[in-house]
This record gives sequence, C-alpha cells and structure tokens, in this order.
Amino acid sequence: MPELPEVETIVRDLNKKVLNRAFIDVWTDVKKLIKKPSSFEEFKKQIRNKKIKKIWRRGKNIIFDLSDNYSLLIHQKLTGHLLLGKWQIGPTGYPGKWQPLSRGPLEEPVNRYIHFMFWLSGDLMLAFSDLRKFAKVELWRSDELKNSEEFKGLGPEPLEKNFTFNKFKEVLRRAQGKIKQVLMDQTVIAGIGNIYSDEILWETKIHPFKEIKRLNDEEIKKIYQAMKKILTKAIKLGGESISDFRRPSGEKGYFDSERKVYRREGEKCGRCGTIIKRLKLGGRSAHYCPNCQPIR
DNA sequence: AGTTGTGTTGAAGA
DNA sequence: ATCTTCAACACAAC
Repeated sequence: MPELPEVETIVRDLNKKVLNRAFIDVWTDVKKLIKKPSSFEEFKKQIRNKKIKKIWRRGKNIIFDLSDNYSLLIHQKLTGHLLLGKWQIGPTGYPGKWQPLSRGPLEEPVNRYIHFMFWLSGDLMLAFSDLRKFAKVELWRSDELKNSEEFKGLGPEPLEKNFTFNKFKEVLRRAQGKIKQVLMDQTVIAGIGNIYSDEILWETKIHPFKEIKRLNDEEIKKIYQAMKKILTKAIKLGGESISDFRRPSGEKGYFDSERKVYRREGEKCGRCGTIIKRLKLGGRSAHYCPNCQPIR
C-alpha cells in the first residue's frame, strides 16, 4: 500500500534513472485506468516523444513533468508500483505475459501484474504492476494540473520544512472526528494512510479513536514530532513491503523492522508486552496497544 | 468451496 | 451539508 514514504522512494529512485529520457511508446491491457484524456489512443498520441524533465510527489501522487507543458500523473492506489527494467511478452512459460529479461526481484509474483508498459529512450522500460487494477493514470497540461481542484484540495505536505507545529495545530483545529481518520484524510494532511497512522499513534501513545477536539497541545506536539520522525525513517528504509509494494528495482523496502502495530494483532506490544488489538474504523482496521494507548 | 479481509478514493446513499 | 457505506478488483486466508 503505497503511502507517502513508498511514493517518495519510487520518485527518488526514478529520478536517478530516467531523467531526460523520452516516452517512445506505451502499451496497456486496462485502458479504463486512464482517466485523462478520454481515450487510450489520445493518451498514446500525446505522450509520445515527450521528454521526462522531473519526477515529483504530491501526497500519494507521482507526477512526471514532461516537455511541452505536459505532466503524467500516476496514483498507485492499493497495489500499484512502477518498475524499471526490460521485459518481453513471453512466448513460452507464461504466454501473453510480460517476462523480465534479467534474473532477480522483477521475477517475483508481486511484480508480474503488469498492466502498463512504457518504452523509454536509451533502451529502458518502465512497467506498472497493479494486481487489483485500482490505479489512476492521467495526462495533464502541467499548468492545469497545478491549478486543478484535486490538487488544491490536498492538505499540506507533512515533511515540508515550512510545515510548522503551529500550522499542524491549525489544520487539526479545522478538522473534526477521530484522530486516526483525520490523519488519513488527504484534505487535512497529504500522504498518510493506514500503516503510518497506526504507527504514529502507537509512538505517541494515543488511542486511534480519540476525538480531535479532546487532544491537548502536548498530544498534538507528540503527533507532529512522531509523524515527521516515522515518515522520514520510512523513506530512509525504502518503505514498507509487508504486502505488494516494491521499489522500481523490484526489491522490497525495509521499514518492516520498524513496524510496531500495523498488522500485528495478537502479538505482544514491543513496549509493554500487552497483546495488540485491532478495531474497525469506517470499514478499515486500526491496530493499537490497549495498554499504551488507553481510550480516555 | 464459499466467505471474508485487504486499503485508496470517489461516488452513492442516508 | 455531512456522515457512512460501497464499488472498483484480485487474491490470500480462513
């Protein structure tokens, strides 16, 4: 599940490998993932021969800034991830499936759900693997994307230097509801999902269901600090690969060694030994330690 | 073998 | 308006 650290990992890896390459051609077997422009044919026509100027992240969105004022936006949703390498449509073994031409992590099953293939200049391919086909692919005029409603609606970037404690307090004051839900609300703050909201709240010893209104300044400060610390550390480790996420090389991220509560229901809390529990919150799971994170 | 859980987002429902 | 539920989809685990 790519959240901010996973998306950032992909963006950093890609920036090292594909700058100044051009999109030569594109293939897909799920045209409906392209939400903009309205047809794959048009998408293909527009992206051809556009050069990659810069790759950046906004929330969980990956944006390729291209030549001629174009921007390619990819939201990986639950199971999507971009891969770099070389493939060919397999004539044997798995007929009709993309086969990596080198041995290694790209051969892993989780990297084989390839539904987009981009040919880049300089003899390199960019593949998009997305098991559940939830992703969103859009080609924008760069200036229109920056002024789009979906971009303006996104909350601030938690890791930006000018995102101060006072600004965090301000956005929380405007929000309402339970802290876990608010942390995952992209219009409040951009990039945090289920994994990191659970981890941040365990770190701060705050119950995921605690109402925003009932948080005092000290608690908000703790959340602010834990958020910066955990997201930064996760980026350093290349993200979390407990499930489908892989970096562009096909390799796993190593945040797993730091994972304290997410998907650890029934295990012992690393701080106090109490059994970690799971609660349902708006159709998704919240993992927490009932001793360290009392309701209050 | 059928049912449920998985988690992001936007749309539909209340 | 604002909150909750659900659908999109594929697979693992029960």
